[in-house]
Amino acid sequence: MAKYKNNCIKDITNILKALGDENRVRIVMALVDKGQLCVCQIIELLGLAPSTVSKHLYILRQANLIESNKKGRWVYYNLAGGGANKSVRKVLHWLQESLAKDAGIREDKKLLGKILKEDPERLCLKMKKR
Amino acid sequence: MAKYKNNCIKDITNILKALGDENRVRIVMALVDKGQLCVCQIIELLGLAPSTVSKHLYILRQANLIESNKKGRWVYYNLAGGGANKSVRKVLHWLQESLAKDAGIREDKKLLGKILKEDPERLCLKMKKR
DNA sequence: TGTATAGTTCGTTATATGGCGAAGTATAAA
DNA sequence: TTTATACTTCGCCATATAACGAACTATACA
Repeated sequence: MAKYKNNCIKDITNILKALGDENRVRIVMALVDKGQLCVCQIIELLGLAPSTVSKHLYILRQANLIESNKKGRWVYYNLAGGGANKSVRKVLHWLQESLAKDAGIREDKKLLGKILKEDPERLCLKMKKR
Repeated sequence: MAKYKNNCIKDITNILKALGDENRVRIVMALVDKGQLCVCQIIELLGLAPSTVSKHLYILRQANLIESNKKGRWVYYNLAGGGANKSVRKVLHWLQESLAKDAGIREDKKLLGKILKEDPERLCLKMKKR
């Protein structure tokens, strides 16, 4: 399973680089809020091209901050769970605490509420039109 | 004094970007270890050009992670102290915890021990030769 | 089958970043 | 007041990164 070697500076800076981007932080905070989101919902939230969002998700995954699971045509992402190492869990907690009152993140939460109410089929079609 | 407004995502990503570089993390960890260092000692530790180190220090200072105070010709840097906001203090603590056992950081500590024993005058002359 | 859809990967472009040396600034020493 | 020293700022270059659209992959549905 997970390899429990010591954190090295490379891993740590990788985590920090992954989180050093506003859009990726928004993704992480959306997952903190909703637990799990499919890619098209994240695309809708950020208003970026699918390929761009996919790359952001890849970077977060490389840093072990998030995980994905595929269900049919949809891919769902969630925060790294119990398997995540201590540093990852702690930095996610730090982010959460630091941005709890952030105005932009609050707006994202509201927007996410609307997005989750929408029909997923229609949502993905909307994405297609970009 | 310090303005106590809410953290915004901009500030937070700024902190994360500042720490998303190995050399800057090494600087921070050196300051964790020794409390205070002058620029020429940091230059010696990293083995980079003075101008490069100066820029790294500037970036860390912009993110409110470190502070400087000038004494004569020498400029000393230390970690942001009591004036630092909660997020900064916490992320510094996280870094410290995450890298406590890192091999490279341990090497830096040893090297720093030697650097601090050296005559500061001679150290800065050595720097000049680069 | 074949066609549509949800994501990903690839190639390109514009901008950001890390590195350096040269020039500039401020303090100390001669 | 001149010279040296300890940094910093500036201008440059090479590489990294974020964004996009086009092409590709995998699954579902007709």
